[in-house]
Amino acid sequence: MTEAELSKEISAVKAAEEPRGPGRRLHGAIAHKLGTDILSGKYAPGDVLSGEVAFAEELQVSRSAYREAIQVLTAKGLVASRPKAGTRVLPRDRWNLLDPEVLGWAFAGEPDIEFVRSLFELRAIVEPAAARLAAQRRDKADLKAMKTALAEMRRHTLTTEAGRAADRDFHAAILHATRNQALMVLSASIGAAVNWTTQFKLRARALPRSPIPDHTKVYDAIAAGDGEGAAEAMNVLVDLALEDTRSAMTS
Amino acid sequence: MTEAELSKEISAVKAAEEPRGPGRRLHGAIAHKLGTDILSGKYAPGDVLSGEVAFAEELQVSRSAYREAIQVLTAKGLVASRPKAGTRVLPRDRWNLLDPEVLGWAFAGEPDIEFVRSLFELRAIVEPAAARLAAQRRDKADLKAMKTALAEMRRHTLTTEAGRAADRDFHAAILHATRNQALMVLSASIGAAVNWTTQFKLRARALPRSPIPDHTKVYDAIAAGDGEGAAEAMNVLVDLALEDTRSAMTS
DNA sequence: CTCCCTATTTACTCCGACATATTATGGGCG
DNA sequence: CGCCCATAATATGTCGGAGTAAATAGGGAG
Repeated sequence: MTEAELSKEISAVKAAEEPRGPGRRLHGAIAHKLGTDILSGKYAPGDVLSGEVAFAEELQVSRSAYREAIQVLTAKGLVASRPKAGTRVLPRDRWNLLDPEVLGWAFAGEPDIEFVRSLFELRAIVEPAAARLAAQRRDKADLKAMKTALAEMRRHTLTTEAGRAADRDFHAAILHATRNQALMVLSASIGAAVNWTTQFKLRARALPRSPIPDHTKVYDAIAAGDGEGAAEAMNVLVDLALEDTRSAMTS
Repeated sequence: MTEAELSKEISAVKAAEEPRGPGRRLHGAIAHKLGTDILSGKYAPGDVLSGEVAFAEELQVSRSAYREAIQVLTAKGLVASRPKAGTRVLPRDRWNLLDPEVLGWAFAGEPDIEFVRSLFELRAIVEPAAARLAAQRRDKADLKAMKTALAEMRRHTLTTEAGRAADRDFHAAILHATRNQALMVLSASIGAAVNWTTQFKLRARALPRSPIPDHTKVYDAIAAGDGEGAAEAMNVLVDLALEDTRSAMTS
């Protein structure tokens, strides 16, 4: 990679800076590049990344920045470094595939169809169960949050950013009502990644989005304390999203 | 390297008399110390870790080693650093609670009861669904792997390390049969953490372990291709484990 | 042919300096 | 008197070099 490419990558990162998000630094950009390269298969498991000095020279960055990037990848289980042996890409089953950043890297390039299917399958397992728990444990504040999110979704459609934000709020309210931290973390990252690709694919092909799924049924079941009904209604929602993506990918 | 060795290494560093520190993965030891401190609540969300130089001096390590440790924590969503603003602990919902290392840190000290309950709940959701998928997709190699693991479990009991290894093999074989990478990663880390604490609690209180759960029913259902049966049998297993832990923790 | 020892390669750690970004402060202007 | 902008202070980010430890490879001795 040339220095021009790198600085372009950096400025691109700076442009996408979020208000509360972690401002990406140089080592962040390097980690992003190496992460996407690994996830895309450019470096296969078992490959050794040429030594520190060589790579740092090639990328025109100091060893410090390169090393800090390697620490990030190591923390996510993508690589492991040993003296003399170099830093090698670990086998896929060691990767932290549920890490939000790793998910982002996986979807940065051409996402593996099988992996996307895996995520949807996991979502289809988790989300209905979350709705069932939410129906059993929600309080008035949770219901109020869902209600306002629903109203927002009706005003805007899912084709606008405001509408999608309301959709995220709705699902986040359900997760919060489960009182389950692990479920919240998992579902939030999966949902974000899945929605991201779905949206990307749909926008790229300009597909007419299927009619707004009936989130109201989910809300009604949760409000009524009907766990089974909530799970079923949520199952329908997930299946709809799956259909959207499947039609967008297989065509 | 065991946890005891790590913390010993840390304390050796903190009380260091000689400037020439130990040579084994110093930043990893620092990350472990800071990680457990954060997970245990010693540093609350919003707290700012006193500056790089101050902390590096306090721990008697160089800025580089401290910074690389911070990169690891940043990669796991525990902290965020900004120039002039310092490094502060992020709110809990930003933490990567499903990261194996973070789970280890959470269970290193006094694990939060509510969090353990969350993990068991998630496990009760995921594992039966995994058994159902395994029943639909397993091939002969999967069944063979499960069979040998079952035989090993019968020879040794769950009180021996060999027996527990066979138990892990059995569950790993089921996960592999699902052909779902995301499920494999998730369930593997949760299972490891949960089994770890369960084992720890049981050993500490010298509780007589309940009779070996009937893994055979799960195997039979999977071999027969009976998804519902496999899910139900696995549900029984998870409930049994939950009972063991509940009785160990509430007493 | 086997085993041990040396030597090289590579990652790990430390250091001191400079660059950059953000916040705080103080002065100028309306 | 109050608001706004420029400047300074401070902590993180980046850099390159030096020295240490460890693991593999190669050569020598038995």
